[in-house]
Amino acid sequence: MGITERKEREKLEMRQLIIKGAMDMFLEEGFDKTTIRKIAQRIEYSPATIYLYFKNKDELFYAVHEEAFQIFRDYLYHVGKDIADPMDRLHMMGKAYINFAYENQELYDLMFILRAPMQSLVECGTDEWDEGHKAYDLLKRTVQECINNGYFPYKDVDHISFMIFSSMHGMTSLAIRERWKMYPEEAIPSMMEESMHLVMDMLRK
Amino acid sequence: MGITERKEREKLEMRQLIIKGAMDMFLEEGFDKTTIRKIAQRIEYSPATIYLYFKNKDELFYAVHEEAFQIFRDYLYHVGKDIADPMDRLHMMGKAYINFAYENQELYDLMFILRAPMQSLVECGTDEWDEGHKAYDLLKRTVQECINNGYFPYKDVDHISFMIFSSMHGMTSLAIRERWKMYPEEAIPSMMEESMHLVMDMLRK
DNA sequence: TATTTTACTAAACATTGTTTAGTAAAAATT
DNA sequence: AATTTTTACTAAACAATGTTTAGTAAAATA
Repeated sequence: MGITERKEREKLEMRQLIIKGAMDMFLEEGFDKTTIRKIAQRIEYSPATIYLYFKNKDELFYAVHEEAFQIFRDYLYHVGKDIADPMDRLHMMGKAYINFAYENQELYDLMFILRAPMQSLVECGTDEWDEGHKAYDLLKRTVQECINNGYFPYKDVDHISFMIFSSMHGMTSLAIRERWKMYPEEAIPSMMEESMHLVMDMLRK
Repeated sequence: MGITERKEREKLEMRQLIIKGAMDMFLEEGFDKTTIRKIAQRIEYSPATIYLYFKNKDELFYAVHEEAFQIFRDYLYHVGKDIADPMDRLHMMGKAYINFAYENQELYDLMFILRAPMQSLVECGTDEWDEGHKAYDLLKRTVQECINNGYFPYKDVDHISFMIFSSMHGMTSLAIRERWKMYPEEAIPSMMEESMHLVMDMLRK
């Protein structure tokens, strides 16, 4: 039956249209100012229509958060894929991580700080955060390679990955939420980079 | 003139009453559910009264955030004050930091994650985050002592402090905002503690 | 052609933060 | 002591939000 197929396709396209509208508004104006009403207006539908495609705002923002992760992982993978030495790769990916977070603060916020997407997971009953797992696995695999190549005096891939992720996220999220007022704003990017070097240097034997 | 003095005192007491109401509500129900109306109801005044003592919600939350920092700094200072060796002190303070964040998630969120208090700083024209400076100085002084005692192979007190604060905040804020779904929830506290040990161990020669 | 289903919307609802206009009591002034 | 001014407060309104309800015109099916 061709009609049901077309309808299903249209349903997905409509979902995508809403997600794109939300994402654009998000990038232009940030989370607080991205309202259901304004998204609806931008795509020229009524606010109620959005609720035919998403259970609530959290679920819509979960979908946007998935898109953001796609971009993020592609970027990190692209940066690392041609670097043979795992330590060099880890280093470059760390640099890229900081860079991505600083240049795409709204996206990063949505991915790692805002409650909305995780709230949606809870509401759906699922507790599996697929995007988080995939990104973290990319880190863990690289760390494991470094361990295998004998770069670290430590062997526990989980503790090392946990620590690396934490320090990267700490730096960037403190910057995004404006908690680095102890340093002049211009100094923050270089402080983050130096701090990242410090972590990488400390990790080696 | 005794009347003006009494009035000034009453003004301060009223402010304190509002702050306490907000803090209690905050601790019981979290940020999202702490509304001006409910705070007003709790202290048995009208919502409009709150606006006679605070410019807006951000400013009220800045005041609550100051109280939180008071508690936080007292706790950290108390933990460290009797430990002579700066490295041991740093270690214990790290442990206390994680503990405080995990046991007082709403307060920690207000201090280091929520936009509201920093927003208030911006609106007031000031860009000096007094509470942040004081807490960070406590860390820096301890790090400086460690450097002086030759515990670290690194000398830059700012880079080291930046890195330590980042990794502690990274762990705790990812936990609070539910981004550690790669590990079972029961494992998070021990992962944070182990990760903190790792940082402390790495820092040493 | 008649009926059912689909895709959509206008309007309403309940909650927010915040402002405005007014009032009774307290303080100052005469 | 009487009058005026100031203070401390509030009821009610406003504007913006997420979300739901009741209804409608078009499309699909019978």
